[in-house]
Amino acid sequence: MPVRRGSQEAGQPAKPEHKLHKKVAQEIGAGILRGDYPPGALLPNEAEWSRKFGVSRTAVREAIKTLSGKGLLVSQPKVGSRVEPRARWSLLDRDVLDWHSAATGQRAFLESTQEIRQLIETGIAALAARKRTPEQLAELEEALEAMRVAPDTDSLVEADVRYHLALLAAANNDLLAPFGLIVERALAILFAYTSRNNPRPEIIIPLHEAIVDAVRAGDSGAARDAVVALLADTDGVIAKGHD
Amino acid sequence: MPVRRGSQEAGQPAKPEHKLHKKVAQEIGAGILRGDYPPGALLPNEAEWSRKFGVSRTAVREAIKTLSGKGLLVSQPKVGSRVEPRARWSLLDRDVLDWHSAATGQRAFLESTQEIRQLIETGIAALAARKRTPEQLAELEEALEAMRVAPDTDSLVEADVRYHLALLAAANNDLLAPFGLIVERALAILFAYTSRNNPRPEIIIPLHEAIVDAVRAGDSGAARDAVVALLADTDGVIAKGHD
DNA sequence: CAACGATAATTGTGTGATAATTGGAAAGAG
DNA sequence: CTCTTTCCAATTATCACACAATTATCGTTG
Repeated sequence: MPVRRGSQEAGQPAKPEHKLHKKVAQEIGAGILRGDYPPGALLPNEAEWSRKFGVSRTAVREAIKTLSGKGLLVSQPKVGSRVEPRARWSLLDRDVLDWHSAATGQRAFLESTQEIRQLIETGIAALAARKRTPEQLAELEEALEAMRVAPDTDSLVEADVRYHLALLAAANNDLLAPFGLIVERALAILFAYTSRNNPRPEIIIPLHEAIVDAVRAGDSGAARDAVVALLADTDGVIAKGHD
Repeated sequence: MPVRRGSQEAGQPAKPEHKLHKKVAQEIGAGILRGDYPPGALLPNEAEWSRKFGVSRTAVREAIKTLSGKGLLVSQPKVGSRVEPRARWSLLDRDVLDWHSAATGQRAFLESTQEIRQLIETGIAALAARKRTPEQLAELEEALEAMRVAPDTDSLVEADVRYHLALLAAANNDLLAPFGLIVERALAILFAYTSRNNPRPEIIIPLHEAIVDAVRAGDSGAARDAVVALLADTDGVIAKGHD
């Protein structure tokens, strides 16, 4: 019976967002990262999600499959879906990292990422100095130039992200790619966090230049030092941040 | 006695894997990592997978949602599912990393992981020396003791993995957790790779002890150096490996 | 030739039914 | 009373089918 049913007839018409299952996954995933459902907890069953979100069980199931693929939960017949221990979560997944950063305070997230960047980005720069191709160096220089001529803050941030991703690519190691997510997220939050401060291009551009110079010269030690200097400045910005 | 019914009646008893959609995801995901479907390529449509695997379209769709969640592909009505560029893949996802390591040669994968371990695990040890709790130190010591008394190679490998995960946990940074996957996988492959060599516990245990000593003393510099020494030995093993 | 509109291929969502799995209740044995 | 076995029921897993939404493709027309 083709009854006209009311998925979204009873509410905001301003939500023509497709990908229902994606929205459902978003809701549930963010809830898990937020701690609404701690590891080991049993989630509501599919029928209940279905009622709660006003979508079919199909959409709920596809959302749950997505989350299960990210290691956030496991499903079992008769028992339901249970949240997995944090160690199983794919934190370096784009969605999961977004939910994580939203659930953590900005300040805490930035401190956490700075620690990682000091571990990894120094090594990345050293690798890049040794293994970069001419094309990768050109990419890096181009991103730096874009930072120099950026007319506004948004352009600067975009070029900055591109710069760090180019550095990452120049390290020529596939397994490092996921760390790019951290840099993207960290820079985005950092600039939002310090938006009332000026972007201080006159400070950060020379710091970025020093890295490029070292990479160009193939001096891995200098590249490492230059990244340390850049991150030290970033640490300072975070420490002075308003929170 | 309930009737034994034939999920696994044919062959290996070590395959109690049901989860049809998981098997389908496995097949498609491994194919993508293997390069059967390069980035940008259009995958067969859902109906075709359904026929090819002899499963319903529902199962195929759930598999595709899993892969889509891992960033391997995107789906669009009328066009189909397209493989995403490698940079979008969640390589530090358990499944994806497995497919990746299976598709890459053992030797190449080990060299890739060693590079990363030199970047990250040194930093992890340094962090652990500064931030470990007494409980985390105890975990680390316990894993080391298990390595000492391991009666066979399997036990040694298991304790070795536990040791490195304990070190990782002692660094006290959530975002580093996914890195544990690399260590797990690398050690498993490493020991398989060098199985005809003896495990040489008399060599590696002192190297592991040195790390614990430095972490216990809170000496981050010494911890870093000790990890460098351990990884240098591992490099040697890989270099001498039969390939 | 360019713009437009109809068509069709493909994924997205919904519905209902049945199978498989298994925790827990009920029944039975000692 | 305690332990074991049997059975029930809740929940996910899979299936089949229908229809909606999206949009590339191609033919039509001005």
